[in-house]
Amino acid sequence: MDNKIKIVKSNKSWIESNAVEQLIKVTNLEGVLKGVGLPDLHAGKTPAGASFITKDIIYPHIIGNDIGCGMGIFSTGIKKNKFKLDKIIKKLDGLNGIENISIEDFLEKTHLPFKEKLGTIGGGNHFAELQEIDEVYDNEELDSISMNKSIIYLLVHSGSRSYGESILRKFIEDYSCQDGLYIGSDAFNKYMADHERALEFAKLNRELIAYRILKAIGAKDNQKILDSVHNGISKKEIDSQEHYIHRKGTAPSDEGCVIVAGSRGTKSYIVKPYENLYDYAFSISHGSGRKWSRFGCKEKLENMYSKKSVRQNKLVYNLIYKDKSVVYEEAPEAYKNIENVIEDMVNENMIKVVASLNPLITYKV
DNA sequence: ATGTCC
Repeated sequence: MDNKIKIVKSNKSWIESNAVEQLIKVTNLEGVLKGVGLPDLHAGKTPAGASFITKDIIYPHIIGNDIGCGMGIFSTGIKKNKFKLDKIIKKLDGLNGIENISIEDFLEKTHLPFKEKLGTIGGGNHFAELQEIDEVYDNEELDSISMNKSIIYLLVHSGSRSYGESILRKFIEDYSCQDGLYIGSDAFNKYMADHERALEFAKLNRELIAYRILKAIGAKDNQKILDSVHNGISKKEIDSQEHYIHRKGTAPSDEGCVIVAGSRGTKSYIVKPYENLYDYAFSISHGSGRKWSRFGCKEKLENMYSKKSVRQNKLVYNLIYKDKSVVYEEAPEAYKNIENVIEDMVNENMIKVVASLNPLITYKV
């Protein structure tokens, strides 16, 4: 295999051949210097769990529609021993959707388009989840990001909703952007300006989702601890030259601590990436990646378990949802093993583990 | 992924 391509995996982590083929195809596009598949690599329209370094050109289609998608972690200020699980579930379940909590004051201040989508989680793998710290592996790092074992935290995974979608669609129609945009061209400048606003939208979206949930549960605090984008393009100076890192479902390794999310039935991890990971396109896994495609999840799970146990498996968690299909499509079994993903990255000297978190309540649409 | 597709 070409040394332009790297796949991070051990014998334990299985990667479908289709995803590897997609990784090779994208890496062979003009101007791509490096293509990296992380342990959660899986197939999509373009490979997910993959990063690419380019020079002189960018490819919007690698990023796809959800420009700016990422994860934010917020402090609830609620002490673990004061957290009444049943009461919080009732509060969230009784809302009939977090959209009922007004964010008018915030919306008045913003000039972003698709305002009506701000503060909404969206579908697919997006969620908000209350978590408790399970194990601390590095007290010093945990302190440095102001996290505390006795506090309950909120993890929000969402993106730019219809706004990012509209940007991608416009570029496919107007610029045939599958062919890439040359640095400095009008199309490039326009895309990067839109991309920047989509990042702003997605970040604000995560903050407003957190505001709504924290308000709903009567949280005392609303402090953002970490926020990282795992779908986007960032400029990076490498050897005094301008390069572009394309991340599709991968978190940055050069912005400090990152949350690596498990599925709703497994732990999540706070990790600290090591610096200068050029060989890994300055990226780490953002989560545990799909093992099963959405199609067929329901049948597989119904063959494995009773209906009741589909909802209540593995760790103690509680799921609040509107659409029944998420129970199957986002089941922990449909995802790769997060511990293997973490272990693979530790073995490659990409990260050190700071802490693990257990899911308490998962909120989905 | 998406007020999508049925």
